[in-house]
Amino acid sequence: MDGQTERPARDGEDGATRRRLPPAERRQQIVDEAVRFFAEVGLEGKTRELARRLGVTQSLIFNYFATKDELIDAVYEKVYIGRLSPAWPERLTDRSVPLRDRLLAFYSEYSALIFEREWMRIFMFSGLAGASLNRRYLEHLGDVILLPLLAETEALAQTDAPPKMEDVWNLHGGIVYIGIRQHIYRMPKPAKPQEEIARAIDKYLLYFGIDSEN
Amino acid sequence: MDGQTERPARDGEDGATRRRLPPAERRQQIVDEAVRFFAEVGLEGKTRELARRLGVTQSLIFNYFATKDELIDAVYEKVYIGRLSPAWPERLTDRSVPLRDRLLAFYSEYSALIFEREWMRIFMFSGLAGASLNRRYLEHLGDVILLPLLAETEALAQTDAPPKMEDVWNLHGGIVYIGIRQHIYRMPKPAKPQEEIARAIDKYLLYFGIDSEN
DNA sequence: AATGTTATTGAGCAGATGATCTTTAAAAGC
DNA sequence: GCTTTTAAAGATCATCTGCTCAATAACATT
Repeated sequence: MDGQTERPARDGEDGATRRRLPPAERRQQIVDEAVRFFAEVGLEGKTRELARRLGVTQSLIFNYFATKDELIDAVYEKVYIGRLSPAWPERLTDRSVPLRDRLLAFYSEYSALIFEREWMRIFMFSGLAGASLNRRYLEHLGDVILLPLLAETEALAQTDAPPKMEDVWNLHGGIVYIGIRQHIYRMPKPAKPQEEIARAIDKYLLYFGIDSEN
Repeated sequence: MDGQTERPARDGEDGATRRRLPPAERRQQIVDEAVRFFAEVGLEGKTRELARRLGVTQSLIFNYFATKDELIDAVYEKVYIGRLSPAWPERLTDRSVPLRDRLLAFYSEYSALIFEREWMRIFMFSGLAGASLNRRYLEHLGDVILLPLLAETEALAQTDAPPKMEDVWNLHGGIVYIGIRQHIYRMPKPAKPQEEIARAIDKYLLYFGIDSEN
């Protein structure tokens, strides 16, 4: 009768739900909930409240993480990891594809990854806290995405005034700001974010006289 | 000898510097330091640390503010107030001036007001905390600045596709992002922010085929 | 079914934290 | 110079918070 569906499943009640998970699984469960929790309330969220949400004692958390900082590092790692795919630099510089299409593809995929409440908020919290991972991420983004993007723009620009790194940051910032409005300020989500991204890209390309066929 | 320059001025030492200010003055001194303090460490900064920075006992703070939340409200008020001058809506819609000039004037003045570490960070902290003042500010900004800006753009746009509110937000976001990079992420300040703002505005106007004379 | 392993609990500690209240002393009035 | 007023300090409280550790009980092995 209860071969697979173990445990009385007495939900809502505390303490009775389930116990004794394999350590790796429990650890992951804690990190997953911590991501949600800290994203919501900030990195100063209390471990007791996190334990309550997990339906677990507070001391259990310290069985898996020596300190709260260590837990926060695990949260950072989980959230930051894989956010910048290593395939993009190459795809962004593939000149057999029109730049507009490359930009559309990149920001379509990238926005799907970052327009996510948990990422947006933890990124902002960690940025405000001056976390080194945050700085490294932005440096990496600049080096590996935006700088190549500048080079691609330069190669195609029809204007006498050359594109500058600030122009790329402006394009990037205008797009990221969509997510900031939605997840940090909790303003309503635009009806068609992809369309707004496309318009931002077209504004950028038009400014440098780059045709959509190039 | 010490007619005006009262007090031994034994600086650096604690407790001896000065005492018994007029209440209004002391209150303001506390709020001023609290703005700096909370902007730096976040709204969860401890009252004891704030008191230490003020060279004053912690209990004194509670002589002027019943609760910490009340102090934070005072900080919000001080920081949010006067950030959106009531003169702008009128100036932004003055069609005797070219739209480009109006935009340049607005964002020149506005950026001078908001590209300020204290404002930027407290705005972000309060936004993350879901403070109602933050939401109201953004609503107000939308109604009183961006919406009129949309109307002005519509009136001059030469394109068949009409300008959308999202375009104005994109312009705004791209500019604000300069300040976010600088003060939230602590990245280096652009060499000439005003120039970058001008370029952002020109990208915007060009996209709608609006000439700089109009 | 009995046993051993160890994930989880429960009780608790030391220091921090917002807030209170009594005491002290700086400045104003006389 | 003495008194009065009240800003500020000092001591302290109740609760919270990260963290520890010994006791318990869930699951695997036999």
